[in-house]
Amino acid sequence: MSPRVPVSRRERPAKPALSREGIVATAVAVMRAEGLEKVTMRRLAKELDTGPASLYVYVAGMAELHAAVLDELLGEVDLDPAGETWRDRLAGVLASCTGVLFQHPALARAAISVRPAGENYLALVEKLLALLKEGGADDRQAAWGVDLLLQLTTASAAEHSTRDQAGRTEAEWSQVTRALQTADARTHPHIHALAGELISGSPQARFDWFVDVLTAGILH
Amino acid sequence: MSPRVPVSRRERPAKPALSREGIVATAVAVMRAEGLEKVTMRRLAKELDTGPASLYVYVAGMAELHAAVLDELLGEVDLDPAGETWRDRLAGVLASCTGVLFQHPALARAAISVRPAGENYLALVEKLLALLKEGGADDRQAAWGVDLLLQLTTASAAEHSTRDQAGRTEAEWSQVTRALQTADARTHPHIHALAGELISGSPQARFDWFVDVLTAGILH
DNA sequence: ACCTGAACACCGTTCAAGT
DNA sequence: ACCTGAACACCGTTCAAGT
Repeated sequence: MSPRVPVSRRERPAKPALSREGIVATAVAVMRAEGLEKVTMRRLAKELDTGPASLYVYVAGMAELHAAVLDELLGEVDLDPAGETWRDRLAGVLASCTGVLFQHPALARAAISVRPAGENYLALVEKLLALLKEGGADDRQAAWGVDLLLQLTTASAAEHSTRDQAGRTEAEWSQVTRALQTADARTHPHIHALAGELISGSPQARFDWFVDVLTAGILH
Repeated sequence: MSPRVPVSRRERPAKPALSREGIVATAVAVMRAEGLEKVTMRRLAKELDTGPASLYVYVAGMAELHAAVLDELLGEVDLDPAGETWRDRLAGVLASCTGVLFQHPALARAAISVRPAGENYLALVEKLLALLKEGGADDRQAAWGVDLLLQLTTASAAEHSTRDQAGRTEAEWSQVTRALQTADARTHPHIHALAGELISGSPQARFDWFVDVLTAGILH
């Protein structure tokens, strides 16, 4: 009545064996297609034709999976951009970094509390250290400077995350700008006076300025 | 059979009328007691003795509620710390800011993509603008500098968010440090050479250094 | 020994139906 | 007109029970 499925039946769909790599690859694919918020254990399990519990054999949990996805994406960062000076090349690497993260802002938000430990992350750190060293930074300036630069890069990408995707977030944004622009001149004189500059500049322009400020500051 | 509840019955529990303020206050209380992750619409509704749908009459959604809670907490920031120079006082304000955010790291993470628009946030921005102006910054340096400083403050607090609370996150952290410490000297010479500095310093020490770098950089 | 179905304990948000 | 019960469409993680 319920005969065993013949081997030939099992051969065709060729359900691939589960593996950490396969799970991460599926996660990346789903993220590219529908965004990080669709990358859930249950969705991944469905995609891989199994139950959510099975995934826990290969990944420790959601946080570790996010870290793995992030490291995968860092592979897209251009570590050798054109540029005469070390400063130009540093700016180029970071710009490439924001380019990747701006495309997946939800991942940038996750990246703030989850440092990846993969190959691509290490390669990025190595490159940034080399560039700061080339610029004359001492050991501490280089090491802590990389931390500072990456923290700011991630934060900048994450900040504009909700901006783009959600619909009414534009209204929410103009709520802040309106608060700044309509600030009382008596109680908030500086906000009133600098309202223009407070909302000026594209995200990219601001980020470029940030990087300039940081490189100048890191080397005293 | 089902007679109306007499007035005397209704008087004692004195179920307070719903209001935006009451909801935010309850949210703050629950966060202080059990952390932001327990601040859910359903939990708040239970706390206020109603259904979750009722909350949507007063708040637009979870994001807006987070922003309101954050603004409430920013009221605890010390805007007039002791300090001889504007630089000391700026460092003091930001230290007070991280103090508040480090106590509620989950909120710091939320704060990255949700700018509040409340009174306390405006007061903080006003103060930071005033201090940078006092230090001789021009309009753009002051305005964008405040953005930079707040972005870094939030990111720093958020970064160490998972560190403290979760149990096994310490293991996760040492996973990154191990990756840095055991990096191959041939493929990652700079990481290998600077391994010590890459993991040196307390979060507080690093943050202080960050603020120094930023203030120096903002003023060229 | 390895894998996983089903359950546990939740979510945010919406909307039809009540008062 | 105002409010909300119940439903919709999901979550991450665990563990007992199967193969």
